[in-house]
Amino acid sequence: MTFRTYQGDALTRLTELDPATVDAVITDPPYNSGGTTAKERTSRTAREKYTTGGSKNDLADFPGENKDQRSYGFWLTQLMTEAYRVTKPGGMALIFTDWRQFPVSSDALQAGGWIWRGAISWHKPQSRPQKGRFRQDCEYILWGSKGAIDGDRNPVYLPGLYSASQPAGAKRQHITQKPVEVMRELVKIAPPGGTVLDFCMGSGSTGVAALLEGRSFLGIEMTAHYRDIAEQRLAKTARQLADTSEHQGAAAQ
Amino acid sequence: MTFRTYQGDALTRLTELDPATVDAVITDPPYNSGGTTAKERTSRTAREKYTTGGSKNDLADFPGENKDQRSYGFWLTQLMTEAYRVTKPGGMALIFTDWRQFPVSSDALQAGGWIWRGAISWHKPQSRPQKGRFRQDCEYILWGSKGAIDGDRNPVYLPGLYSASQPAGAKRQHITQKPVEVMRELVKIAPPGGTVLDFCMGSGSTGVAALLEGRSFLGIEMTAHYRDIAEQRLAKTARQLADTSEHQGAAAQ
DNA sequence: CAAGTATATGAATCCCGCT
DNA sequence: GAGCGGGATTCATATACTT
Repeated sequence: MTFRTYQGDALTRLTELDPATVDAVITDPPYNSGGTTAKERTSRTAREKYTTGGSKNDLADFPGENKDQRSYGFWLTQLMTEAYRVTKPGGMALIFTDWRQFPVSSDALQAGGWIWRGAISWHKPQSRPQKGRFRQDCEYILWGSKGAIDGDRNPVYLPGLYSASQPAGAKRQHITQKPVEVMRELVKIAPPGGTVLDFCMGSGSTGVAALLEGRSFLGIEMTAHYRDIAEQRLAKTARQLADTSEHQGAAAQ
Repeated sequence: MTFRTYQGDALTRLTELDPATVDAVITDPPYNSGGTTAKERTSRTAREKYTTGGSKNDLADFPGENKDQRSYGFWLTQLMTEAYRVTKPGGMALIFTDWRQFPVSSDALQAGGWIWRGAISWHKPQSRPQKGRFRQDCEYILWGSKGAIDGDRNPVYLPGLYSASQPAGAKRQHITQKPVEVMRELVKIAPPGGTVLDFCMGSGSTGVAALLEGRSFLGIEMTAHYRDIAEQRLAKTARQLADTSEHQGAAAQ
């Protein structure tokens, strides 16, 4: 399985890709959420919004957390429209979102041409409790298809709920990093040997999961910092897979 | 703890209630989902949509499953507006929805004057797997408040994910009946001794849960059939609670 | 090495004081 | 009076560390 990553603006890089070459688009855009006022949402950086006061980690910030909800919908629609173009007929799209952006994300998915098929819940057991309230302990993954789904092309049966904590400590490279064990399940929506695209790659968990599950990967990331981290993680994963298959080959002889 | 049920149109009955008397509105409106086209959704009855072809159950149909999405949002907004009026400041609203109606339900909640606060996932473990797809095994509960929340008034810490199967067999009295164990957790968002309102009562699971958790209940149901069932379930629950407390009183002497 | 203990933190939210 | 920003709050969980 192969991988390739690009650094740059997601929309620009997407327009350079060939049409109908991707089996599944799986992406986790900046949510532009958090905060009670528009000012709080749009003027603070991701780190200021999403990292607890007093926490000691030293993770790099990420850009793109400056949009109000209308603008977020507009931006995501453009991306999903281009993503639709580069996807094969019958291909899939998965978009991470929190509860606030669930409605606008469903709009963007459908405005981009996709048929909205459902929502997946990702449960985070380690979330913050709050007095007199329900926890915000789920994020959501909206999914859709480019036209009809041929169940026989990729006859998997996937759950609609996953429970896993964010990577912590030294394993954590990004503020909003997704657990690889969840991503490994999600990438199975692309057929084995197929290609997965993530145009908001971050530290590359989607790509690592794709390689581990025998899918190829295309990644786009705006910041050079995270693109470098993703390249390293992907290269390391590819090396480990090559070693394993060599050993298996040797053992089989 | 007391209960009272009304039979009739939800909006009409709501307008007859006194303002600022309810602590939490918890309701499960007919989703008007199911089917990929408007025609499929609005031309079949609830029974035809939500029970498997040829299944032998004998549950009564329910009305209200004839609206397209725009009309559903309009209808729900009117109800949530009236519900807002009858709720105390700082009171809560919980609306069940499926993934399709999640966006329009969030609109109706906010259009009714409520501050949208989050989404709760209800996971149904025994949902149907589908080839080449993710399961649709979660429903959602959108929740909001009438103005600011005073955590000290009801200092509970509630989870944002529940897992439970729909009642089955003889215990099932309504096509879309909710499990009482889930409802018992949800009603805790009203303070002990407070009042819970359900204007789409169905067979009364919300009310049963409210009584079991020491909250009073107001229920509105359109069909006389289900209102009767709810009355019987509520009366039985109240009797059981009275028996238990008598025994406890006798044992204490 | 297993079991028990200590510590850090979360895609958050709100209060309160200041401008 | 509205807007802004700093800092406290809360506990289940993962991890590190100790016994």
